[in-house]
Amino acid sequence: MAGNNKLTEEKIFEAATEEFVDKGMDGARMQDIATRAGINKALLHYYFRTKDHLFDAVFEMIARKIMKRFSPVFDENFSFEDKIRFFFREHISFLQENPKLPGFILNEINRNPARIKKLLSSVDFENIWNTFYKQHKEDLLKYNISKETMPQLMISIAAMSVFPFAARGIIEGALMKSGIEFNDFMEERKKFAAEFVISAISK
Amino acid sequence: MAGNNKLTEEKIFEAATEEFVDKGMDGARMQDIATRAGINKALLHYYFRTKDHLFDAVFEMIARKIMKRFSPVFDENFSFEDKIRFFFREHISFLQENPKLPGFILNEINRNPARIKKLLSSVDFENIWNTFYKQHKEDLLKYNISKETMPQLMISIAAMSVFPFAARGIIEGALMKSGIEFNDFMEERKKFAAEFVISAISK
DNA sequence: GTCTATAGAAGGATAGAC
DNA sequence: GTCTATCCTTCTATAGAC
Repeated sequence: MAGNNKLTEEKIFEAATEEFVDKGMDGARMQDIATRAGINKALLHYYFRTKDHLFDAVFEMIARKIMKRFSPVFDENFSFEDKIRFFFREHISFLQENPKLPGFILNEINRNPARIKKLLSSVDFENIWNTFYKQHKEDLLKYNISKETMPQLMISIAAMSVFPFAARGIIEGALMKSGIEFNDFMEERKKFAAEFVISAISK
Repeated sequence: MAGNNKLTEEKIFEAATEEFVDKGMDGARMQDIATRAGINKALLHYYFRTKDHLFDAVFEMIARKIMKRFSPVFDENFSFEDKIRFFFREHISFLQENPKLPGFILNEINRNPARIKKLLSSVDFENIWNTFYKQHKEDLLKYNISKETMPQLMISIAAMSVFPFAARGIIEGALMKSGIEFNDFMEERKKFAAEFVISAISK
């Protein structure tokens, strides 16, 4: 059947995505992917040849998905401050939908830098920063932010939203003792982080 | 020989620490640990019975080492602002000496929350925050920081120093395109992060 | 395209000599 | 305490029937 083909491949792909994100490349098992997909091991190899191929396909899809979702940040016609608010709202919302992604991505990059490097080489960070810098030159001047401190600022912003998810295992335990739910904490964080950063750069 | 005993066990332990931090629990190989230690596989099991035992011993040692190093932050007689400066200087220096620790710890906690939970249960975060809060009540009042926003603030501080190491694989690539070395970036960050946070809370 | 069966390699763990 | 040899399980990957 023509449609069936596509269906099976997709089922495998989705099952593999779950398994890899859950257990990482090293911990993932082909048998478990097959079980999740409701098929047998041999079919995995029929469609994707090796575990490595399957992993690469999954990782590339995830990377593309993230890029696509956040490209709007760089062409929205917001003020600098509103862009910061927009970013934290959107980014934390995205991570609330995909809470395991940070841990997965950070770990796989550390485990196998070579594999990831070719995926990342297509992303021109220098250009992103430059574009961003040019878009908000007046604002940044007002805030005393030089081109040299842009990396420090951008990485601080990323850290504020990504880190709680990456360190969720510790943070959830720490919050619990104060009677705070992780989800409530992250909901509150959308605003806290934005105002924190804006306040930090407003000398 | 009496002293030889201790020596071998230590060699194994150090080799295991390197291997686990490098490759994680799932990726680590008993054979590779034996090779690093310059002995054979059987001896690993003679001293530590199983891979799980060995991993637990290593992880516990690392956890203890970290706690020990940062307990001074909570009893030093600094002002709130100086404590922030002290923390970033000390914490980032520690991570410069142990750059792979963040990725390792975050990943293992995500992979196996149960295993880690008993180690963390001995750490009373609520108490740490309360102590910290009481120590600096006047400062915090001045800064309009309520007890409720303490978790947001503390986790932001941790994020600022830990995240760059956890995401080093991406950040190093991004910085390179701007001609910045990771080590220089982190050296600069000791001061940037401190002033960033202090500025953020000084409304 | 999908399945069962199995090859073949790798890895954790143990037995037993020294 | 330390080594060699080996067991046994797990896992990726393939062969071959349908």
